[in-house]
Amino acid sequence: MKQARHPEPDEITLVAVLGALSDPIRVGLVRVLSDGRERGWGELRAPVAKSTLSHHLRVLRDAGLTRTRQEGTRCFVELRRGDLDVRFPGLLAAVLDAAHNDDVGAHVHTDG
Amino acid sequence: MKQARHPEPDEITLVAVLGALSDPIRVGLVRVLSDGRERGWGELRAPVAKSTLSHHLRVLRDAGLTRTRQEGTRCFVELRRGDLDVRFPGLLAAVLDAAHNDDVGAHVHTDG
DNA sequence: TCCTTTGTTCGATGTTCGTAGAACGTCGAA
DNA sequence: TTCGACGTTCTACGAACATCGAACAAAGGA
Repeated sequence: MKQARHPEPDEITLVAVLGALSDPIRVGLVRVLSDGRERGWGELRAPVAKSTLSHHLRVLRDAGLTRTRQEGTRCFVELRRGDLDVRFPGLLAAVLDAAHNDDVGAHVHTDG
Repeated sequence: MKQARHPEPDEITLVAVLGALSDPIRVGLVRVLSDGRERGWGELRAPVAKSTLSHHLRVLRDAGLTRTRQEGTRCFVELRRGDLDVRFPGLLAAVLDAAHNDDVGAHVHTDG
């Protein structure tokens, strides 16, 4: 569980962000995190295997959408809303709005 | 060159749109079309083979981002901005704005 | 009718992706 | 030190993707 790398704000690319958001599960994860609160990894529930969830969270992290913090043996994930809003104004809001209206990624939720 | 199918507005999905926009060439095509003017197929210039360009235009069409009209032996492509703005308000504007700032898909242009 | 133009489709190739299970590394607790 | 909990990484696999060149189909023009 070595420290994961996060892209700097100016390293975040539009294409990578849109690619990361082109999967229902990842959109669901972003939706869950969209209230700005940090979530524990184990708190996240998605209809995929643990390794697959880890993969999706990695894609989001690599694209610059989320930040993962490690505390002891467990991790906490949060949306990088501030960075994204500076980088791509209005994009996240539009995606979240659309995802809400269409109920995209509704099978992703949290225990907290 | 048979008539291509276009999804109805309510058949357009967020994930498909974001997936279609997760490629620099397709973002470039959308940017070229973003002034609302219709363009001739042969007018579009991208650094890929003809068949590959056809493929990308098909992805955009299938996702509901563009509409293709046929006139005799040639085709004309336009952005479905109205449909998209109704379906996903603010999304296209945010993407175009971000693409402009980062100069995404700049190697796609037009002869017209 | 034959040829040219225009864009699509096909076949092939190499890459990336989503998925899962198994093995692993790390940390805290017993 | 041994154990259990927590995520990551490895490995594998089928599906989807980006790409190209060649073959093709449709519509006009010579």
